Amino acid sequence: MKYHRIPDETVRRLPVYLRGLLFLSDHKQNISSRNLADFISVNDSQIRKDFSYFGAFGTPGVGYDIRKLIRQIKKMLNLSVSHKAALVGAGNLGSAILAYPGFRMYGFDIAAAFDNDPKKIGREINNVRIEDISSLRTLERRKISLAIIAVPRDAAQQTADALVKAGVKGILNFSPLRITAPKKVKVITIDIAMELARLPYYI
Amino acid sequence: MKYHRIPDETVRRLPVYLRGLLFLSDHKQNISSRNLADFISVNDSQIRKDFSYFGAFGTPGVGYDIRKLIRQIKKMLNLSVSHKAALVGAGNLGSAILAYPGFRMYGFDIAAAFDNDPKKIGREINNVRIEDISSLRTLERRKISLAIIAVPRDAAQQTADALVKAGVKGILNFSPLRITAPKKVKVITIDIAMELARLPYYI
DNA sequence: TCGTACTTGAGCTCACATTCACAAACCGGC
DNA sequence: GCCGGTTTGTGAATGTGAGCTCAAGTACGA
Ligand SMILES: NC(=O)c1ccc[n+]([C@@H]2O[C@H](COP(=O)([O-])OP(=O)(O)OC[C@H]3O[C@@H](n4cnc5c(N)ncnc54)[C@H](O)[C@@H]3O)[C@@H](O)[C@H]2O)c1
Ligand SMILES: NC(=O)c1ccc[n+]([C@@H]2O[C@H](COP(=O)([O-])OP(=O)(O)OC[C@H]3O[C@@H](n4cnc5c(N)ncnc54)[C@H](O)[C@@H]3O)[C@@H](O)[C@H]2O)c1
Repeated sequence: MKYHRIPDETVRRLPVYLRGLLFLSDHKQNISSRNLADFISVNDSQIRKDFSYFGAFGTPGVGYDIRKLIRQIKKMLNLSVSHKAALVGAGNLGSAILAYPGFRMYGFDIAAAFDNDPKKIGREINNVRIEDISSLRTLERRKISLAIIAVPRDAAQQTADALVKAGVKGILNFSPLRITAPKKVKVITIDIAMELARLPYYI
Repeated sequence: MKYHRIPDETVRRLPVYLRGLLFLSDHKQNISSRNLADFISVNDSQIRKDFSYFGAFGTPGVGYDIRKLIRQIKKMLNLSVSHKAALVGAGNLGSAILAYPGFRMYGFDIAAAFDNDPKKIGREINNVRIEDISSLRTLERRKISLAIIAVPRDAAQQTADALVKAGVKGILNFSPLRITAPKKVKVITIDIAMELARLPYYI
């Protein structure tokens, strides 16, 4: 094992591996890169290379210990501990996200939700009470360092600024706007319409 | 101008340029690659190279004619004509997508919605009536060749198969499953939880 | 103990993507 | 018509990732 910076593309694939391995861990104990590759449709040497970035622990002739691998990937992704996240903007998309149980699989807990619409404040979705946006600053005290932005485009930047001020370290942004934030804060943007816009090119 | 295959990475950036340019077209007539680069945070020679793949039409000393550029990018992305899309799965996420007006910007029209839940069939969201999933085969006749999958994971593959059979050529998939489809059908998957899972790595 | 079948880990090569650097093109003013 | 200031378009250089290959490690049965 050598010290390597992990390539971004590998970081992008790690959650894919993790999801597949979590599924497989119910059925098997070991798996070869070849079998895993077939299961999630990637190249097998790609997998071995990715794993090699954070240490070699496969056994030649046998493969990888699935549970050990899961632990290792979680550790690399910093998912060994559960993370709390806050949702800002409990509109159409925000409500869907609040209702979605699939984040638990990776150890996420959407522990708070905020909106600025008095009609929505106080309502509960999936056991999370929607709070007034002015309470954002409680996030630090509540040890919530991730946030999901689902407010309209024009409110996105100011929301991001407020989140940064509240000590948030990572933002998942659904608004179709390039949000600027200090370098120490990581922003990942999912622009759904833009993905759709890519589709006609291929047909 | 020479004949080039357009790299995938460029295709991924074209909608970004398009969005920025649509915004800028309200304010200016021309823009240099440098200014556009600042606006959307990419490298300026990247932009020039990307544009060069589909023909040179900038003016040295002046920059690019924004409206011409928009036309050209739309043409490359096959967005010059408006596209109809169908939504399958009018649950939490699907309803949010149906209600979202932002797809029009790229010329998309969500013209149909399907579900298999009798309670949902017949309801209307944003002037689109939810139809029974068994009517999927009408898509071809209605000239709908794009689809958005927002059904639960376990129904995703069968939904995709049915869509392919109904003549759909491109699929935007929200289920956390790697869908397999014939090569002639392009599938783009957005796995929201997976994007979130990537966030803690960077913090 | 040995042979066979299997699998890892890593070096290597090829392909693709990004960035640099600069000649050539253009504008506007004088 | 020419000059100074800009900006394009593109080859060349650099950076990054994907996939092939194979020596070496392991399991297991004979
Ligand atoms: N719904 C979709 O399918 C979809 C698709 C692509 C992108 N998006 C983007 O996601 C975001 C949300 O979309 P949506 O459909 O849920 O919109 P929405 O209008 O349904 O919800 C927005 C919510 O944000 C709240 N809000 C507005 N300003 C706020 C502020 N300053 N602080 C806190 N809360 C505020 C509103 O009260 C509302 O509840 C938008 O930026 C949209 O562009 C949505
Ligand atoms: N809601 C989110 O924030 C979110 C986040 C990430 C991923 N996803 C994924 O998006 C998909 C939809 O999520 P959701 O939260 O809207 O779920 P949901 O349960 O609210 O909606 C699913 C809808 O699909 C319909 N359906 C089920 N089987 C069907 C079939 N065979 N044919 C047609 N319709 C069928 C159901 O009646 C329901 O209306 C899921 O795959 C989920 O994993 C959702």
